[in-house]
Order: sequence, then C-alpha cells, then structure tokens
Amino acid sequence: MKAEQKRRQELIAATIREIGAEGTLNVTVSQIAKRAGVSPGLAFHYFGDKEQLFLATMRSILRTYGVLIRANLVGKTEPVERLTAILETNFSPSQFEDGAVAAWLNFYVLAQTSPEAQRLLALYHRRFHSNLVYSLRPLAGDAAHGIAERLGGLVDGLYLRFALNRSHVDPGPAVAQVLKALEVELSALDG
Amino acid sequence: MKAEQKRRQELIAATIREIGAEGTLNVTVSQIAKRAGVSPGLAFHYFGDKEQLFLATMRSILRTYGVLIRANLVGKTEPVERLTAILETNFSPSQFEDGAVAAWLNFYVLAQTSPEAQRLLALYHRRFHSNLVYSLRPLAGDAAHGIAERLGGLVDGLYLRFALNRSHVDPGPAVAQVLKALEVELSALDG
Amino acid sequence: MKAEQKRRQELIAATIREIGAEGTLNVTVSQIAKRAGVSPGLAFHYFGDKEQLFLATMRSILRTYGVLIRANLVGKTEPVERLTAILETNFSPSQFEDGAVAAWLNFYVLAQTSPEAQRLLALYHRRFHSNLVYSLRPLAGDAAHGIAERLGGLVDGLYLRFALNRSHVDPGPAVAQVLKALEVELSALDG
Amino acid sequence: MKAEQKRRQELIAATIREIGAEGTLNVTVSQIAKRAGVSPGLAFHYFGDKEQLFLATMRSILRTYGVLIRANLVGKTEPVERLTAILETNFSPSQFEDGAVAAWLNFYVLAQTSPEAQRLLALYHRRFHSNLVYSLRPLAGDAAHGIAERLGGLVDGLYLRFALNRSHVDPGPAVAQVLKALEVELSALDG
DNA sequence: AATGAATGAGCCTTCATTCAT
DNA sequence: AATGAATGAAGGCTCATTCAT
Repeated sequence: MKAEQKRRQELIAATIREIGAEGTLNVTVSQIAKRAGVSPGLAFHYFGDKEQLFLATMRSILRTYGVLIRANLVGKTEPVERLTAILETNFSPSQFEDGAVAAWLNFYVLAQTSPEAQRLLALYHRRFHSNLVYSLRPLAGDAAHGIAERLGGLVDGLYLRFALNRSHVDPGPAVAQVLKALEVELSALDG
Repeated sequence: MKAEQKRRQELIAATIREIGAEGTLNVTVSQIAKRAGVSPGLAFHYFGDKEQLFLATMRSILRTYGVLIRANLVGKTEPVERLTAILETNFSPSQFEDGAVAAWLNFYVLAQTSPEAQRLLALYHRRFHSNLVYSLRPLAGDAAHGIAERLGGLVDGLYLRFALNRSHVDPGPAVAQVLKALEVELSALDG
Repeated sequence: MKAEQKRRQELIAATIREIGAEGTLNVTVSQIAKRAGVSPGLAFHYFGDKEQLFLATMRSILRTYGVLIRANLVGKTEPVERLTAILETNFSPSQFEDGAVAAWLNFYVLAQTSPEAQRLLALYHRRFHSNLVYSLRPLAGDAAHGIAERLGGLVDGLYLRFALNRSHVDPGPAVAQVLKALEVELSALDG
Repeated sequence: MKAEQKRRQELIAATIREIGAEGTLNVTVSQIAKRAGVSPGLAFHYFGDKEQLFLATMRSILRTYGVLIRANLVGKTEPVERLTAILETNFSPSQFEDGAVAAWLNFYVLAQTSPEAQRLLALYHRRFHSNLVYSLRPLAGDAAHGIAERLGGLVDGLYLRFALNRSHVDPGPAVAQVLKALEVELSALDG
C-alpha cells in the first residue's frame, strides 16, 4: 500500500514532467511510464486509463496548490497580509516548475470535454474566490464579491500571459500588477 | 485563384468548427476536409501539413478579431468610449461562436511549442495593449501602461473563466466586471 | 468500386485462409492483411473492425454455399435425386478447402455472442431445412419435417466429426452414412 | 494435498463458468483466478500455463460425462433401455449448465490445433461409439456399427443446433428426435 | 486542380507470465 | 504454498501523409 502510493506519486510526477516537456496532453503513456521508471502496463494497472491518469494528475496539482495556500496563510491574520499571501501564491515558483504551466493550460482544454476536469476546475475557482472574499469583506463589505471576481480573473489572465511569454523569467512584475490592482480596488472604495 | 481562396476559407472555417466540436486540436484532417466538403488530400495540397492548417486558422481568427475591433472603433473618438468598445469586443458573440473558445484555448497550448503560434499571440497582445494605451494616455498619463496591462490580463482571465464555465450563457457580467475595473482604475487616479 | 470489391474479396479470402492456418479467430488483422497483400489499415478502411470482417467472411461462406447448392440442383427434378444433391453438397471439397472447416467451427463459437452471427446461422439452418422438406414432402408427407430435422442434424454432426478427425481424408464414408440415413428414413415410412 | 485438489477443482469450475460467460476461450487467467477466489499466480503454479488449464478443464468435463453415463446405466440391462439412457445423457441438464455448451464448442475449436485436445475428443468419440455398439449388436448385428455412427453423429449435430439456438429452452424435442432415429433405424432392420 | 485509396508508424490497452516476498 | 505487483510483448485501431489518376 505504501509502495502503491509511491508509484502513483512517481507516475503523476512523471506525467507533469512529460506534459511539460511536450507542452501537450499528446504524450504517450509509455513515455510517462519510462520517465517514471516503470512499465507501461503499470500505469494502467494503477490508473485504469490515460484520462484517469490525467485527472489524478490534475487533482494532485490542485491539492498541492491548496496545501501551499494554507501554508502561506499560517499565522497571518491581517486581511491585507492574507490577501497578499493568496495572490502571491499563484505566482510562486512551484506554479512554474516542471510542467506546471503546460499542465494548467492543458487542463483548461480538457475541462471543455471532461466533466470531472470541469468539476475540479470549478472547485478550485470557488475556493480561490472564497479565500479572497473572506479577507476582503472586512475591508470592502458588499463590494468584496465583485473585487474578488476581478482579482481572480486578473490572476488567471496574468498567469496565462506570463506563462506564454517565454521571454519572461521572473513573475515579479506580474505579482506586482496583481497587488497594484488590489491597492487600486481598495483605494477606490474610499473615493 | 478565386476558387482557391474560397477553398482555403472553407477549410479554415471547417477547422474552427471541428476544433470546437472536439474541444481539442486532436481532430483529424479527414474530418475537417469532410466538413469542408473537400477531399483530405486537398487540405494537404493547400496547407502542407496539419500544423500549417492550424496556424492559418489562428491567423484567420486574429485577423477577424482585428477587423472587428477596427469596425467597433469607427467614429468613436472619446477615450472612454473607445476603451469600452475595445473591451467589449473581446466578449462579443463572435468570440464564442462555433469553435472560437476551443480554438483560443488550444492556441494557447500550441503557443508553448510552436514559435509561429507564439509570435502570433505576442502580436495580438501587443496590438491589444497599444490600443488600450492609446486611449488611456489622455486619461491616465504615465499610468496608462500599467492600467492597460491589468485590463488586458483581466480580459483574458475573465474570458477564460467565462468560457470554461458551461453554466454561464451571457457574457454580460464578465463585460460589466471589466468595465467596472476600468472605472475603478480611473477613479483611483484622482485619489 | 470494382477495385473495392476485389479488395474486399481478397481480404475475405485471406481471412478464411488465415483462420484455417491458425484454427482460431485469434488471428491478427495484420496477418490477414499481409496475406491479402495489403496494409492493415486497409482492412479497417473496408470493414470497420475485426468483427465486421469476420461477419463479412461468414456471409461470404454462406453465400458461396448457397450458390453451390443451387448449382447442384439445376436440372434435378426427382425428389431423391434432389435430396442426394443437397446432402452431398455439404461434403463437397469446397467445404473443406482452405480454412472452411476452421471458419465454420469458429462461427459456431462466434454465434454464441454475436447476434449477427447467430442470425446468419439461423438463416442457413432455415434454408437448409426448407430445401430438405420441399423434396421430402412428396415422399414422406407430414413426416417430412421430422425427417428433415434429423437429416440436418446428422449432416452437421458428421461434418463436425469428420472435420475434427485429422486421420480422415475422404469424406466419402460420411456422405454414405447420410445417404444411408435417408434410405433408412424412407424405408421406415413403408413399414 | 487435499487442499490442492480442492483448489484445482475450483479453478477448473471457474474456468468453465468463465468460458461460459464469455462464450470464448478468450478469457483471462486473472478473471478465472478471481472467480475461483485465488491469485492468478496460483493458476500458473498448478497448471503451468493457460492451455494446460484448458486441457485439464476438458478432461474434467469428459470425466464428469463418463461418470454420468455409467450412473445412468446402472441396473439397466435391456439393450433399448441402455441405448435410451446413453442417448438421453447427452441432453441432460448438466450438459447445458454453466459454461458446458461454450466449453464444448471451444474444445472443438481447440482440437484443431492441440494434439492433446484432439486425443481427448477422439477418446470420447470412441467410448461413445463402443457404448452404442455394445447395446446395438444384440438388436442389429453387423449393422450395429453403422447405426452407432449415425446416432453418434446425430447426437452431436442436434446438440450443436440446440445449443446455438437461444430460442430453445427445453432439449426435449432434440432428445425425441434422437430416440425417433433409433426407432427408425431398428424398424428398418426388419424391413 | 482534385480525389480518395492506400500506407504504415504509432498509440492505447490487454494479458500471459514471472518472481520477490 | 500463495500472493499480486510488475513486466513487456502484442494487437486493434487511428490518422497524417502520399501518390496514382
């Protein structure tokens, strides 16, 4: 059982790396298995088929993201401090490592046709939104919802643009823009 | 020659529809050709290979978008009026028809590995940015650049979220959020 | 279209030979295609999948058998003469050539799970039965039906036993037994 | 050792049921093992490979049939009584239970390529024939051999037709035909 | 220009078999 | 004895691409 978890993790990690290397979900299970150092058959033994492997990978990425968010929020109680942590997490190095970018882009594509991928993505959006609203409410009251939607959209859009622009290496400016947007939104409240 | 142009257009239109139907670039050239009412061989005759067909399709989409933007700007001289037109164009019905959403998502994916797709996407981003800055400058001066980046990112992010959420049918709220962001940015300038 | 018919025939013939060579339906489409001198893809192009190829083969075998029966009945009007012709046809060389035996045995197996194979087999049984009854009626009246059932069963059983016994080479004795059974049945009527 | 016999029997029973469920010898050893409640490895441990398992299954079926025949003959001394018992046994419920039909059909197929299966089938035919001849001799003298061959063939053929016709549920009519054939053969002797 | 028959490489998946425990 | 994880060869099927017509 212990070994099984390890194998699964290895296969998922290999999947991310392979998707990253190819940029596409058009990677063969054999390639993934080879990268994980196991036989192709094993991937099917554990995941049933290719799509399940992809979905498990997506779940893993979202889970990792969730863990990271919670870790970054530990001990932070001030709303702005918390908002900053949430927004920054989306641009932390782990979100760009290996094949994370390619995985995200391809999961967007997958979400169009896979109900489960759709569900996972919706869940992620909901949680992200809740996190933002929770900390925005004390600062913005009823405006919190709208602001959260805009910040959420901005994060996704800038992540996308940053990820697609190979000339960028440092996500710093992207984060700065998001934080600036937060500042602008908050300052507009007082106006 | 006239006929050739027509054939090409039909193949490109068929490509968009087919990508839309599948949600993926995993569509067969034969299916595309059948949809266009021609033989598979003809697609290769005109476009060389599958990737060229996709790139031609992407070019076509971006061209159409450019034409639309210019059309919507005709006769508009007020900066805010122009900005509104630019931002709204991104959520106009044509951006969601047929396979437009699927095409966009997949071109993001393609841009990771295809230099030409990358180039086309960068060009689109640059033009979009210039358009915004041009109209923002009179209102925001040096802040125009930053605002344009945020608005551009927001548009992409909200388009993405809207497109992936099958429960939404009317992009109205998304547009409203973008315009609200514009309003917020401008009001923050006076603060 | 002409060429297509030819290809199909070649593939079906190759299928029979290959099933004959292996004794089983566990032959690969690639083997069949190679035997037919075409690429594996072509078999799928024409027949869709392996099962359709098998069913087409079964149809072909039954059609050939039907043609043979009709040919052997031409000009024969005497009931006994016709009955003899019908019964002998089942043991004619063509029923043992190539992979005919293996094909028959395996189609029995296939008929358990494939509705279409079941249907084809039932059709064959019905026709065979009708043919016998038609010529038996003048000789045996109401007993024709029962006699036909017994003769039909005997033909199938002896064909099976003969086909499975590799030490036999000449189906003569089997035919003799069937004709003897006919004689016995007819003589019993007068008793 | 006692346990080993039990395991073997369970595996053989599972093989029959699995062949019956699939209609084919295309059943996986893993499925058989699961049905028998043991690990796949055990099947190989006991039987060596898949074909040996099939042959052991065939032997088991033939042995069971032999036991049944002998049981049904106990206390019967009259030739006609014995013949009836022999012929009826072939259509007794046990010959249609579980996967018996599928097993028989597939063993016919297997007999084409497996010498051992061929041998087992020939042995069964010989014993069946001997049984019939033994009881026919007192009634038919030298004609016994021919009659036995015809009755044997008829049994096989009608079993085959009955087994493949899913619309039949009661083998009664088939048995009646076989017994009628016996009657006809005997009555013809006196002619 | 245009067709569409034909190819064949490649992929997902299955499964008999092995082997460390 | 027994397990079941793991392998890897093989097969059905797809599809980009070619080419004779």
